[in-house]
This record gives sequence, structure tokens and C-alpha cells, in this order.
Amino acid sequence: MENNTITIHDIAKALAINSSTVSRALNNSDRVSLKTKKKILDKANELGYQRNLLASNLRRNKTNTIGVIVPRISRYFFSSAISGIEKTAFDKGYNVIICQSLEQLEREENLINTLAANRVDGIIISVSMETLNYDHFDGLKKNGTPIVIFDRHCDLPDRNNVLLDDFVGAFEATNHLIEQGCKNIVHFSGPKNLNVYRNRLKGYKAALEKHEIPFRENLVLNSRLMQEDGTKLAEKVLRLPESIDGIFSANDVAAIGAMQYLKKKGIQIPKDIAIVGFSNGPTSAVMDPPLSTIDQSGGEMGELSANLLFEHLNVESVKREPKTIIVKPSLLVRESSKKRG
Amino acid sequence: MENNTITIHDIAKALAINSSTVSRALNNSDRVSLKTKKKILDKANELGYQRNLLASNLRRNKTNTIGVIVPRISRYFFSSAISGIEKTAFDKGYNVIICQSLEQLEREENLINTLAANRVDGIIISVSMETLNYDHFDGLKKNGTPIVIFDRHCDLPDRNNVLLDDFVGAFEATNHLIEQGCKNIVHFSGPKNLNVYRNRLKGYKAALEKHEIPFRENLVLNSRLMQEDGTKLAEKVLRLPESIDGIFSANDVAAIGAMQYLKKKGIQIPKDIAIVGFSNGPTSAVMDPPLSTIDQSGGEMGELSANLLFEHLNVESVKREPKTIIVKPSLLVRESSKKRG
DNA sequence: CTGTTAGCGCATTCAA
DNA sequence: TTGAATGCGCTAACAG
Repeated sequence: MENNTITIHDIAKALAINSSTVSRALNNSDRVSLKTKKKILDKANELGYQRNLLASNLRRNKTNTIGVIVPRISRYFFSSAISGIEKTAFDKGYNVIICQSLEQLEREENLINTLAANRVDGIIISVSMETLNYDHFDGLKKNGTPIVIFDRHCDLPDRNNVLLDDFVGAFEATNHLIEQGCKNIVHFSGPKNLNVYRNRLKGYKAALEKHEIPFRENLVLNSRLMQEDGTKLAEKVLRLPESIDGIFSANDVAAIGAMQYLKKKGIQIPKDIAIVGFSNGPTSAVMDPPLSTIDQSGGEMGELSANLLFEHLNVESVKREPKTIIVKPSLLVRESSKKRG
Repeated sequence: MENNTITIHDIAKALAINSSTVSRALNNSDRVSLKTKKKILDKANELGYQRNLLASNLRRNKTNTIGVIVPRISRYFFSSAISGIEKTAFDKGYNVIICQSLEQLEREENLINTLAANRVDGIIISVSMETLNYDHFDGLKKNGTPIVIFDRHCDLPDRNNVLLDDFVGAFEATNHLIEQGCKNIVHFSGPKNLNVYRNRLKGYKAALEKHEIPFRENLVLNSRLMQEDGTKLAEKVLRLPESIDGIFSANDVAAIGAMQYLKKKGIQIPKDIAIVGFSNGPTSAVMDPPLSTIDQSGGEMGELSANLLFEHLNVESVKREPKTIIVKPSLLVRESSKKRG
């Protein structure tokens, strides 16, 4: 409401010097004598000066800030990715603005606009499920703000991607289940428009093929990435004619929902079911039945994304070379899961 | 890198009008004719104009942005609180900047400084575990930036607080366990310097007292809020001379860690143990054994915090009246938990 | 309804 | 090493 903010001019006036000297001192320039520098810093402290980054950023045309947009910060994969990004950004002296799109395209568009309007230096994003094209990125592209898209595929050329090798992950997960003795493996999949889920399905098929298990279309159950959807999935599983002895879920959220539903109903989950998902949250190990997981290694992907972004930040936009980084997933087998085989 | 950004002057020049008219049009002022407004908006669109909020905010001395600092965004309570805040903020036309202190005072201080330097209009914070005093809030106070502290207590007067009634929550949780037939109830507590944990301990004691169960100091196990600490807790529980038939955990993270450890060791968790925690995350229902929880109602606390902040945003700082809001927690008993009795 | 003018707070050029 | 002057992009008086 009120406006008793101290500016560099106030400091300058108090010391009978020029504000540009104050500015230099506060930026630790070596073009100001140690003596006056000290005098200035002391006075700044005394007056309770607080720099105005709005003004500074406007003047420098640079904010030293990057924006991160993820569907939901509460998902373990994303929060660990954010940690990775923050770590890297911190080392380079950058601030991070975290935003969540809640899987809504409209929110994503708004966020991108707001970040752009606030002149972030770059953006790292995992696009929402509703995002089918990348038109809303065009503005950023035009004014040369680098973007890194991680986790979810972007088909367009000319983009920076940091992705998990979904095919390999799905293959290994399914393969693991088969080696445990599973024969009738349900596959929880996600929205068909997402590349991720298509590739995971391919990996699932490939593993079946390797072991000469026939692929059955009816064992592939699609859903959105909401916990409520797990209920429907669970009901579908219970209605299947086959006796299911394994689930490969490419959709951890829905999988959790399904387990929750079964448990609430008091339905004993068949002993031989193992659930294999892509997100390795802190609670996965205490779940019943235990999970084996393909670790999505969020932290690593976050760091890689940030590094890729910073690479581009330091290069004129015309000279930037888009790059795609593929991360190999790793299978984590739970002790207690092994015993079920 | 480059600088081909369009400003309102470019639009003005292209239309041979004045930039202040453009500014008004873009802000949808009614002091500009519909005809020119349309002309301006079209041209802005055509040129790919993107407003510079740095400049706008600097000029208006207002950012329409609030900062939120939480220890970790991945904790369910905090991410749901953030959702509540975002919902409220969105309705009022505010942006939200999310930050995590990772429970480190130094990070918290830096974040507050950065937010202040970026001239956020207000801050909502749940302080880190290392935060023992509130000196780093003084700068904000001086320049009249309102602050709301939620979740963790602040002893100082003159502060806005949104808190959970920890005593009642702990009392009800423990009472629930006793009514299930538990007699030897371990209490997982948190850092002793936090008011929260002291009050929860009091509630635990009060419930024991009500049922004339003697309080035993050795059943109270302290730890930090890290999952690794759960391991130590579990080991301590196993070494206790009493046969434990209930756990009241005021520290959900550590509790999960403990369960994880026991499971990994293949130790059968005694049938009659129930864990009661304060965070009602999406996975709690599939955990084994199932949990009854005192719902911390993060969403509600977030909304209340945001509303309190906005109340203060619209009042001169001298006229603001600090307020403390206490939220009543609610007990959620799991179906499967009831049966154990 | 539109134009003129001034300045938010800062960093940077150019002179001294 | 310091000062003077300029302008980043925008909004808000005030005047017309």
C-alpha cells in the first residue's frame, strides 16, 4: 500500500554521491573503490535497502529466471525432476519459477504467456495431456526464448527433448513379470494420443513376443491419469475372462487407484500379481502387493533438462541446435516381489 | 539473445497513434473507442506483441503475484495446500510463484529475499524446520508486504496464522486407537522445537489419560521428517520391551519410512498395529497395514491462507489486524482398519 | 476519446 | 574511480 521503499538514489543522496556509483557498488563492480563500496554497502544495510529486480531485469533485459511447467507438482516424478532442475539452476545463479498446468491446455497456455510476459530466460516443460500441438510455443520461439520439453514426447522437429526410453522400460518391465512366471499380463495404458503410451505398449508387445506369449487386445486397458480411473480399471480387470496373474501398468496413478479400490472392496488381490509402473514414489515399497518399478529417474531428467536449457541460453538463437536426449530407465525389483515369482 | 521484441510504441507507430492509447486499449480501458481498440488488438496480434510485465509491474508498483514457500512440494499436504492457494488466487486474478525451502533456513531466507526483490504483493509460507526466529521476515514487514504463516506455528504476536488444531487431532487419533483395543501405543514425534509436535504430544497424553492408560516416556520416539529416519524408528520399535499394538504417528514421512523398512526386512507387522498420521496422501489407503488418518485438509488451509492474505492486501498496512485461524481436523477411519479392532 | 509528458528503479554509455 | 545523461517498456496524471 504505502511506498517507503529505499532506492539507490536514497543511498546516493545520503552519501552525497551519484546513484550510478551506488549501482556499481551493489553489483560488486570492480570499477568502484573498496572504500566507497564499503560505505555504500553499509548505508544500504542501514537503510534496509532491497533491490528492485523488476527495474534491474527490465533494464538488463534479462531475469536470470527460468520457468518450469509440469502437470502436477505432487506427482513424485515431477517433484524429483524439479529438484534436479533447481539444483542445476542454483549452481548457475538462476531462479526457478514452478507452475502446474493440472493437465489442462488452457492453463498451460496461460502459464506460458505469463512466464513470457515476465520475461523468463527459458522454459522447461512437461506438456499437459491435452496438449496436441505446440502452437502456444510459437511466441517464445519467435523472441528466442529457449524451451526444453521433457518427459512427454514432442513430434515436431526443431525442439529440445529429454525423454525416457519408454520402449526399453516397458520391455524390461514386462519381461520381468514373465520371468516371475506371469502369463496373463494386463497392461494399464494411458491416453492413446501420447507417444509415451504408444511406445510402452510396443515394449509390452515385444516382451510378450520374445517369450512367445500371444498378444490379446482385451488385456490392454486404457484410462486417463487420474486416481478415480483406477476404480474402472480394477472393475474391468475383475470382469476379464482370463485369470490375471500380472499387471504391467504404464500409468502409475491409475494403478494406485485400482489397488486402492480392490483393497477397499476387500478383494484379495491374486497372489501372483505384480504391478510394474514407471514412477518410483516413496510409498511404492510399502504397497501391497509390492511393486517392481521402472525408475523414471526424475532427478536425472531434471538435471539433464536444465543443462540442455543452459546450453541454449548461452547461444544466439539462430545458432542453436535442437537436441534430443534419451534416458535409459532402470528396473528396480523389490525384495518382496521376487518371492512371489 | 537478440532483441526483436515488439513494444506498444511499435504498435502505435504502425497505426500512427499514440502509445498511451495503445496501452489503454491493451488494458481494456473504456476510455478508448471500440473501433481503435479493435484496430490496436488486431495489430498487436499481427505483430506478435507480448506485454512486458516487468515494465508494467515496475510502473504500477504492483505485480499481482503472490509467493508461496513450502518445505517440499512433494508432500501431499503441501501440494494440496498449493492447489487451494492457486484456486483462490486465480479467482482474484493473481499469479502464484511456488518455491520450496527444502527445510533449510538459508534457502528460506534467499527465497524470501528473491520474492521481495521481485516485489510480490504478498507471501504465504510454511516455515522450514530450521526456522527458529522470524528475523528474515522483518524486511517484508517494513515495506508492508503482508505475510501469512500456515501449518507451522509462529509464536510471535502480530502475525497471520492458519493452523491445524494439533491437540484435538492427536487426541482423536490416539483415542481412536484405544477404542480399537490398543494399549501399548507408540508415538512417533517430530522435532521438539516445533510447536506442532509439542501439541500433538499433549493430545496423545490427554487421550491416554482419559482412558487411564499410563504414559510411558520410552514410547515416544522422536525423529526428523525424513524417510530415512523411519528406519531408525522401526528398529527402535522392534527393540522395545513392550509388545506394541498401536502407533500414533505425528510424522507421516518417517512413519512411511518405518513401514517400508519393516516390509523390506520381511518383518510381519503385528496385526493389531494401526498407524495414524496427519497426512492423507493418495497412497495411504493402499498401504499395509491400512492407515486411519487425521486429515490435515491442505486444500482448505491453502484457501483460508490465501483469503487471509487477500484481506490484508486490500488494507493499508497500519490498519491491518493480524489474525489466527484454527482449523479443526477430521478423523478418517479406513474400512479395513476398523476390522482389526 | 486521444495526445503529451513524466517517471517507476535501475544499468550503462560516455565523459571527466 | 566517479558523475551525468539516457532509456528499458510501460502507466498515469493532465490537458485538450
